[in-house]
Amino acid sequence: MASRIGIRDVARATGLSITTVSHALNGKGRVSERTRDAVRAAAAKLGYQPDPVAAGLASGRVGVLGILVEHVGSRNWEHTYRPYYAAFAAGATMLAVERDHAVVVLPTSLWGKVPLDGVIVVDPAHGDPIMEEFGRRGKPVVTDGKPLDPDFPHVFAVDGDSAETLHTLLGHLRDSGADRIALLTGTEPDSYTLETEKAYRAWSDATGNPVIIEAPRPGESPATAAERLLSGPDRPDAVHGLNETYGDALLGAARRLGLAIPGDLLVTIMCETAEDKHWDVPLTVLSLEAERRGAAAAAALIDVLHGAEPGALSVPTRLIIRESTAGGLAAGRG
Amino acid sequence: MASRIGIRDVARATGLSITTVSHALNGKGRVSERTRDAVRAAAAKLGYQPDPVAAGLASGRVGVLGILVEHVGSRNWEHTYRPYYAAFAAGATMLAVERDHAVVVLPTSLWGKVPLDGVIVVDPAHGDPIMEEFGRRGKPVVTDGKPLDPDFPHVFAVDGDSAETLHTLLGHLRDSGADRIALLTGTEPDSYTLETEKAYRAWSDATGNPVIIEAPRPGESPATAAERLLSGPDRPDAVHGLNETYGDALLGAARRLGLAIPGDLLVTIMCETAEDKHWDVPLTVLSLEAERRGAAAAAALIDVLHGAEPGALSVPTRLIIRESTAGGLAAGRG
DNA sequence: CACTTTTGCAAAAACGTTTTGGCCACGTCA
DNA sequence: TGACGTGGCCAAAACGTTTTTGCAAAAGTG
Repeated sequence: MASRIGIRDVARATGLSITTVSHALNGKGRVSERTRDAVRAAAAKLGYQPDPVAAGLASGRVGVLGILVEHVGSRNWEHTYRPYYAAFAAGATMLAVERDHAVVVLPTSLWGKVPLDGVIVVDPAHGDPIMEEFGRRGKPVVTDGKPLDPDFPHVFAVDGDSAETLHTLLGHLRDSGADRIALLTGTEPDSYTLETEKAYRAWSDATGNPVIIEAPRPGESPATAAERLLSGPDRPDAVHGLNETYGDALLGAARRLGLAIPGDLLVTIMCETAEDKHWDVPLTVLSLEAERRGAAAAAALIDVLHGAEPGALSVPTRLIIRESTAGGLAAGRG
Repeated sequence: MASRIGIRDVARATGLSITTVSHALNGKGRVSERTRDAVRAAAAKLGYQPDPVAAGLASGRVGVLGILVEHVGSRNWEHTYRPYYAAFAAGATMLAVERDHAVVVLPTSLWGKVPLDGVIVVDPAHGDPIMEEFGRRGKPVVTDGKPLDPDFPHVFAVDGDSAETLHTLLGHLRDSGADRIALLTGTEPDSYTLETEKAYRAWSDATGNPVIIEAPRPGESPATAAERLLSGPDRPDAVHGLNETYGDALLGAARRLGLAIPGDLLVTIMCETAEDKHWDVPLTVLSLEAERRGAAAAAALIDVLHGAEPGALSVPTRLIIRESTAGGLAAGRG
């Protein structure tokens, strides 16, 4: 019955113009303190809240950031991307909320249909039309991952140093006594997989470590691949797995083959959920710090929206050394 | 330079009015097929996409649903609410996207500031002002959990049958040989905790099971509470834990006390992440089906927005029987 | 006292769509 | 032939704010 209360109602109630009401409530124009209080009181009494859509149209800002996820629905989204992405989104959301912005998760099918001030693209593809389109609309974009080729002035990127940290990790394995360090990787040619492989090869070339790369063959499970990797005569004495899935696979295979961790085999993985997971053996992990990256991306986006230069765009990767490598290999292995 | 392309530009390019362009693109008014095609072609060539905010203001719909989370930041959000909530949000998001809606996650501080068509309230409090406020704005609300006292015509609720299923679960424990079935519960008086306790008491009264309820005392950890529960002379032979945290606590305590599961003790919990977790023993779980509830809530909300009656509002709770109870107790205990 | 500057407020112009109401031309039917 | 529907289009009115511009009156300045 009582239809929606608008700014007009507040204006009428106070005997002022809607201009003054808007100014008073937003702290914008020149309004006397007396008047401001009166407006606030009236607005409170009437239960007035500005319509966000109308305010958005007029001001050009709706207070919503989008997170665009590329890989949703791809074959191994569930195990490979989702943990990283969920942590990233959580970090972005929490920071955004602190700074009075909401976050909406978007599949590619929906951008453009939803009111947004700017967008975070999680695994940006080269030549993605969204970059140009958002540029045309004057809306900033932050990507999670390396910057893209056409150097748009409104596109910023947060990034880490996963290659360097992977080198540190491999060095740690070598220091712990391993001299046949393998990589158990995935089958999708996404950017993180490729980068990891590249960094592994580079480090191996530089240090004389034999290059042992295993991956599931078509139709094969990670568990089978892990078992193959660990059952040869010249089996590796340390393995880095690309993600949680391969962590499970490696632990299972080691158990079945009677290999003790870390006595017979060192195991490490890349993983964002180290704290939540209950592994048989606490695993040494390489964390991309997804949550912090999400927060950094959101912070950068909000900075740009406020006309400031974006703050820290680099989030260091973190190495968490735990039981699966901490003790080092048992001495004197054959 | 080339400023944003608006509907006017399309109108100018085709020599038509903006009315006709709008009608043609939205399939609304009476427009000849020739004209419609011409408009579509011009729009595509110019790369025109309607501004979602302006469209939202004019049409009253922005294609965004909110999920309002009450408990964020409360003391045991992380372990108790987050798993349930994350699954709920994922389910809601996926369904919403299928039906061309985005989902935005909101803390209570932000509702009203964000453009929304409707909202899902996850653990509704009695007398929450949001119900009334959204009603005043003509926006529908769906709650996850039992309906609220004032019967608003625009408020719908999805619900389950957790009490019934808990009874089934307790029956299963008894059938597996347990005759001292305990409940390890939490300290927060939220609705799920209270309901679980009530259902447990009711079942115990009805079946003659002794009422054994344990909970962490102030400042105490779940692990300690579990250990106390399991170490008395008249210890229970089966325990139902309120959530994942208590699952961890029970398994740890059992291990320390040398109790075999399920040989000496049956363990069950309420849990939404049964598939992801790696327990020492696969646990029999009561799942509230958070993901499906999220989907049901989103579907109902979208139905109402389209002027239809909401579809299925009830999502059955699911009982997943696994190793921690499947074998039954070892015969001839104490 | 003549003058600028500041203060407090309001009228009106955006913002970019969707929607409403209407106009005209062209048939159809009695 | 006149009344009446109907298909195709358009002008203008929403939608509910924010922002720009303007204009008196009050306050400061020499």
